Amino acid sequence: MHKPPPVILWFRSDLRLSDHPALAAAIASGQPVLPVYILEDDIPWPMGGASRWWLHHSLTALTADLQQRGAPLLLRRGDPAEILPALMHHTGADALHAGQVHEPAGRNTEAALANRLGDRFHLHRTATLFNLDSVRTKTGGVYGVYTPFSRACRARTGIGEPLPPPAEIAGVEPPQSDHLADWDLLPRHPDWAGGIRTQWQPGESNALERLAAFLENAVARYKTGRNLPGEDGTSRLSPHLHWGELSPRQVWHAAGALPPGDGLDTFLGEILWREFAAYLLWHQPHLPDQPLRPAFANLPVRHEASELAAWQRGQTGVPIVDAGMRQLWQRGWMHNRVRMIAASFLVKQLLIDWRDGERWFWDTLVDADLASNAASWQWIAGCGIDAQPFFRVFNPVTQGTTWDKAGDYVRHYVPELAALPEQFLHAPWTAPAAVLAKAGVTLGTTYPHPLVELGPARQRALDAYRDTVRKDTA
DNA sequence: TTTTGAGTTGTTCGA
DNA sequence: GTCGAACAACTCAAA
Repeated sequence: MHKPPPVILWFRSDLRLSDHPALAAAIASGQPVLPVYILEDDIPWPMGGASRWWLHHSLTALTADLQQRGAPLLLRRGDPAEILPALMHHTGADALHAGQVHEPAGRNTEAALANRLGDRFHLHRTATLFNLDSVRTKTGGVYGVYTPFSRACRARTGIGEPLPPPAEIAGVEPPQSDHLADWDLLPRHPDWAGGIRTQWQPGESNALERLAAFLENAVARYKTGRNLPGEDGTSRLSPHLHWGELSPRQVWHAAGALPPGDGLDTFLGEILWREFAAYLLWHQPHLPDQPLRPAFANLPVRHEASELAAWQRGQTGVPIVDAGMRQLWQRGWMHNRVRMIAASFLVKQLLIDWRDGERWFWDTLVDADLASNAASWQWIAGCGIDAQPFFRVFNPVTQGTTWDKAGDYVRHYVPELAALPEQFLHAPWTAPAAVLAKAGVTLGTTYPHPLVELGPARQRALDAYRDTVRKDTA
């Protein structure tokens, strides 16, 4: 009896079994399926530490889910453009199915594979709602502003029903696989992931549970709740979406089944922001490395390593900023509102290059996503494509008192200030000596003096930005 | 082609 | 305490 040749299913940013068009196509071929994941090290923007932690656990979950259905996951390390053709040759596989990505390095790999494999290579859309090439202005241009982009997306129909997960997958006896443990993705010496473990459960089943819990409990309050860092008002779906443990289509579909409302609408807008970031990276591959507005290459940024280090460690002396940066370091995640405040502080108040912040977030976030991270940093720095008034400088004290009024968030992550009364918590340098003493705070000893005076630093940023823009138009 | 309205997330100042 | 205006000028997207 002649055995049919296998097909290879290459898992990339889509570590799931449900709503996986590439997997579905591989199964639909009627041939045995060999699932593969390839760890790539030698690329620009190699995975950061928090991402590696997540990947380890996500692959563990995927391995178990695949094993249960009869198709063990093969692990390899290196350049997919070399490994996959060799694997096809070795196993006799006659087709390769994979999800398409929007990162430049991944696209180069796709081009190399297409070159080698021709029509044996099949790409499917697994990571975005839409074909990123197909969203166009009336005149066929590329959107550069979020709102019209989002309107165009919302006006579209045909997002379609998510695909169910396969009940079983006809596998093959896989070639020798790498051992996940040998990839050394988990931190040791020291194991800094303790705080991450308490917060996050990677894997498809956990992702689906998180989605269901969010839609049931929090989405109705999302419009306001998402801005309060002391509360659990965000979806916390970002890492699951980044790794593709669930698809944006599954999210869109599940949300669409709910009664309409402000919260739901705001949430869908966030899903479209994710889409917009992917879209920008697709059309502007330099997004992570170069300001989209060329004039900003001339912004006189300050190269102050000690200030950057203080920001990274949560020792700027500005409580809401430090709380955010410590949350990031401890938990691998920062609340979105605080990301804006902390990022704005770095690029405006400290006038440090946005790419320094981008790199730090890239290394420390479990949801580190090349497109979203780059687009968001460019947005906050004012050099992105979605033009903002350059005088929009977040005041961390105002922001703190607005969004963390009672101070729960700051008290949690900056415990050395916990005993300060509400009215001074977000600006301890304004507290009378007696109040500081009573709270056990000694500025410069138990907690730093602020790195900069907010007022003059704001003015410095405004001047620098104004000069940069004017020189551009002059 | 030209025109027009609008642009995620803000802050400060002065009435 | 609250509210509206000012903060610049540009670019985008559609009419």
